[in-house]
Amino acid sequence: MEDLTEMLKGTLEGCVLEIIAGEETYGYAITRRLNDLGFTDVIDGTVYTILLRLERNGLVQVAKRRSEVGPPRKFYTLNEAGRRELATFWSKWEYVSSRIDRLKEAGR
Amino acid sequence: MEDLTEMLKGTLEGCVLEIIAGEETYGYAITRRLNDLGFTDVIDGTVYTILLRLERNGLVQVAKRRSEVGPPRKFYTLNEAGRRELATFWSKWEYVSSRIDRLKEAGR
DNA sequence: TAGTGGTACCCGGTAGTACGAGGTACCAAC
DNA sequence: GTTGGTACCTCGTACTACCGGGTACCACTA
Repeated sequence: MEDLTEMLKGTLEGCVLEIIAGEETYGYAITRRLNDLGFTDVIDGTVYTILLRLERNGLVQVAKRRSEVGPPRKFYTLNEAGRRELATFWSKWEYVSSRIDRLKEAGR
Repeated sequence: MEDLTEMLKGTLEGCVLEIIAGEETYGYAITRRLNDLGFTDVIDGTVYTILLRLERNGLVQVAKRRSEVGPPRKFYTLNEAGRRELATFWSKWEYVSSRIDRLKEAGR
C-alpha cells in the first residue's frame, strides 16, 4: 500500500503512544514495530520527531541506557499525562472512524 | 468532540468524494452534511478548498446553476477518475483503519 | 587497521492539508 | 434598508509526516 502519509497524520503519534504504553521501548524498535504492523514506509526520522514532540509535551519519561550491540538507546515510558493523552486519542479515533465507516456503509 | 483536525487530514477529501458520489451536490450542502455526520467543526472554507482541489485534479465535473433562495450553486459530480480515486481512498482507509484497530485490540 | 554493515540517534528544510478570518454577493422578510 | 440565511472564494497560518543528510557505537573481516 503506497503513500499513506496524509492519512497517517494525526494517528501516527497515537500509535506510538500505544506502542510505548504496551512496553518500555526505544525509537529504533518503535520504527521496526510500525513497519511490522503494516506501516512499511514509516521511517526513523518521522518516529524521532514524534518522540521528541512527546518529550517536549511532557507525555513521556525518558531513560538512556547503553546497549551491547550499538550506541545507547533512549527508552520511553508513558507518564500520567501520556496515559490521558492516549485515552483521548482512542476516543477521538473511535469517534472519527465510526463515522467514516458509517458514511462508507451508507454509500452502497 | 473537539479538535479532530489533525485526524481528519487525508480522510476529509475522501469523505467529500463519497458524498458527491452519493448524489450531485454543492459546497454549502456538503458542509452541512459533514456537520450532520458528526464533523461539527468543519467549516465551509475547508470544504471549498477541497472542492477546488478536486476540480484542479480533474476528479469532478462542475455545473453552475442558479438557486431560488440565494446566489448560484456549483454542483459537483464524480467523473471516472474521481470514482477511481474514491475506490483507492476506501482501500487505503480499510488498510489503515484495520491495522490501527488491531493495534488497539492488542493493547488490552 | 581500514572498511563494511547493522544499530541508534538527531537535524533542517519541504510538501500537503485543515483551519481562521476575513470578503463578496444573492435573496426574502421585517 | 437592514438583517439573516444562503453561497462562494482567498490569503495566511499551524501542524504533521517525509526527505536527505549527518554522527556515532559496535562486531566482523580482508
